[in-house]
Amino acid sequence: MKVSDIIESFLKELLEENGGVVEICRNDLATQFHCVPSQINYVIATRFKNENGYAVESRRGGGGSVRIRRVQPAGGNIVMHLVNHMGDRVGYQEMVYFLQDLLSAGILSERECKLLLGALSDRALGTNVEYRERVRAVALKNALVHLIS
Amino acid sequence: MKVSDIIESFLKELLEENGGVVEICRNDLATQFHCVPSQINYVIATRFKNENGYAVESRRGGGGSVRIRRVQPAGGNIVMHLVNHMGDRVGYQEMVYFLQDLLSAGILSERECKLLLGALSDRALGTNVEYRERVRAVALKNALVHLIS
DNA sequence: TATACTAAAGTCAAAGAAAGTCAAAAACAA
DNA sequence: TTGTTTTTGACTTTCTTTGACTTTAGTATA
Repeated sequence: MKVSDIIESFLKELLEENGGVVEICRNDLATQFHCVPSQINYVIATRFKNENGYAVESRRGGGGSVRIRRVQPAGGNIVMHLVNHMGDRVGYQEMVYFLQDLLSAGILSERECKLLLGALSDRALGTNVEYRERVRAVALKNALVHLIS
Repeated sequence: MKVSDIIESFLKELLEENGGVVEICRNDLATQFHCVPSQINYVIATRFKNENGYAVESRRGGGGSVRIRRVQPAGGNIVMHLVNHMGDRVGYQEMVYFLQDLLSAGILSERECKLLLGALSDRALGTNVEYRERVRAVALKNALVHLIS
């Protein structure tokens, strides 16, 4: 069994035990599994994606850490379905439709939709269309998974 | 937890208890938290900025002190004050402090903060620092303005 | 009064402590 | 062989801690 797999199942067990949240120190974990720190990033990048229902946050600098959250079963289904069908580029109109769906499903409030519409508008994300739509896709997924995690 | 975070929450608790004003002796506070006096300046500089809704005054010399006030912006519009004073580049941590303050001012809900934190995290906005911080600034302003209009 | 002394607070840059990035090398699978 | 996944490590970025030096204000003294 590969080290990455071992780290993955270790983290998932921890998540299980801790009700879906776990906070780690990247360097300590690397030491524990006799690997380089960046392997932890690899594991997170490949096994704890938004699409799989995980939200990851981190802080650098002294006392920094990485936190992984798993989506809550409640409300998770509809959102995860959307997240998984979103594709990796999302235009503004497409986002509007997604948010309307979430609004009418009672998952987002009107204010919450407004916030996202403002934050991820064309104007906010810059003039490069490709970049903009890719960022919008990643940002939207991340926002939604964060919400239900 | 970092010393800076501890000092931050200590001060914010004091502010809460004292109706929005607190006066401290920098050196005493440093002694109390076993740190160097200039760390107090660091905490104030990073967490009690004017944009965040705080005013800081101080007196040097014998009997000197530092006073921190939670300040109600002219016109009472905290959101517009923030929008107008936010720089055109915003780092992730800076955003965290903004959102914390909007949360405790009752302007944003916890869910709304989570959405924005997810949408505008480093992970979501890509690896180009300049792009990321500019987008974050515009997006935040946009989101907040959308909210109140 | 002018001058020195003392007791604050302020500034700034270096050192330290994390996490992140990226691409090459190695291992593995088809 | 050829393409994909994993492992590694050099380098970068972010945030915090520390300390030497500066500035300011009050107090005591010549």
